Amino acid sequence: MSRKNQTSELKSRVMEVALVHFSEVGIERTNVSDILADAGCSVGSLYHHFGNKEGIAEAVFVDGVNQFNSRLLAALLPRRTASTGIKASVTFCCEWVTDQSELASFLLSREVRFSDSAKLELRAMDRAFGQSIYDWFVPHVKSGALLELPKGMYVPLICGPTLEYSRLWLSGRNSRSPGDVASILAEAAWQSVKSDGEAKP
Amino acid sequence: MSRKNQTSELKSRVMEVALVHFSEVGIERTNVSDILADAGCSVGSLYHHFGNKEGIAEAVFVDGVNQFNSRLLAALLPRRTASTGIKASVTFCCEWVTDQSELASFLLSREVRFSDSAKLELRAMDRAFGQSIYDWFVPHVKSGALLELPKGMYVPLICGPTLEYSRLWLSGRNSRSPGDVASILAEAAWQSVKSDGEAKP
DNA sequence: TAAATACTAGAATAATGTTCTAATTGGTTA
DNA sequence: TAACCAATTAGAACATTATTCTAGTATTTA
Repeated sequence: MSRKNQTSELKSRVMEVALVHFSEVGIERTNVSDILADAGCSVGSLYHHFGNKEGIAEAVFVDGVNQFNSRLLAALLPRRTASTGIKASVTFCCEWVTDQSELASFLLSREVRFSDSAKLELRAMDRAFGQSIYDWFVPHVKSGALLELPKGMYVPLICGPTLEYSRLWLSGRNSRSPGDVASILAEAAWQSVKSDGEAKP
Repeated sequence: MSRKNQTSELKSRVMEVALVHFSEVGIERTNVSDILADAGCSVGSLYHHFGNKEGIAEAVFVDGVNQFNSRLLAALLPRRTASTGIKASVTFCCEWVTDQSELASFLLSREVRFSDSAKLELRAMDRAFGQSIYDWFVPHVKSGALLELPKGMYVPLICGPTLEYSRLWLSGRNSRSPGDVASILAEAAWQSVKSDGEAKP
């Protein structure tokens, strides 16, 4: 096998193993030595590739966010109406969390403290993602289907309840999975951003 | 000064100092020795009172949740209509986060890994809090003012967007504080749980 | 083939959370 | 008041564990 392949295989093996430990007991309580043993990796290699323990967590996080973002866009962008787009996004989100509960748990835990470089990378990803979302939204706001709101509010309004419900479910405090209640969450999200509701008092 | 007072003063000094460090760099990266120095506390005392570093974090967390819960109930319970109750809760939440951003940041970070005993304590608090909320809700659901939903869904629907927005603001990604957008969040929360909206398709 | 580069290895080190024993203090009881 | 006891304080010693460092090995490139 070529070195490139060998290396990237080692890296993903480490990340995979690390995710299991991180989501189980958190970053602080997982020992580097456990990751090394489970991934069959030497100290030197690990620090060569990831810098330090946080570096592993950052890599796993960035990877997870990238996967989530691209799949969400794939669910949203093809939709032609405001209502179907919003509901498809929320539904996708519920299914993703239910499906990939380990990764979701890690991403939602917000345990990672990012280095400056990781912050920059995430910020850039976030900006690009936000722009795609925004571009999809604009026509629906212009047409009057969606409320006109400050730019930073659509995501919290639409995803907030789902993410909060997911956190509760992941921590074992709700028995019904997000997938099970997706339709309720989707409908509620739609109600909160659709236009032509009752006028404010 | 009596020993009791001296002790409780030391404990709250430690917790205060610890919160500053925790919210700044996270639990893992704050050194016990820094807390000791800033609080003027010896190793022995600290471990006598808190058991270990996580114990400090747990104490700060439980304290914060208690404060938040009781104040939220004080904002909600006196309201007589569904609409004013929901909106008052959301508004309170926004103001609390804006006001106590350090504590809010710590509570929302979900960085703490609780010991079994802390889990029990939190679970009990949560149960009592949830029950009070639930008791307030029941009549409004019965009267048809609020949607009838699974028990665990009201909190995510009502608070989710606010908490999510707060996280974004606390991490510096939105310039307008939750307090500034409270009315939007309050209105959206109301729209998502009020009854007699459009029928589901 | 030679040189450079990327990677691996693991012993040694350093940082830091926690334990332990001894001393002290404040409150309680005889 | 004096003696005693429990709660608390102190900080040196310890243990754990992340990280560094030096040396060596493989792979690519010129």
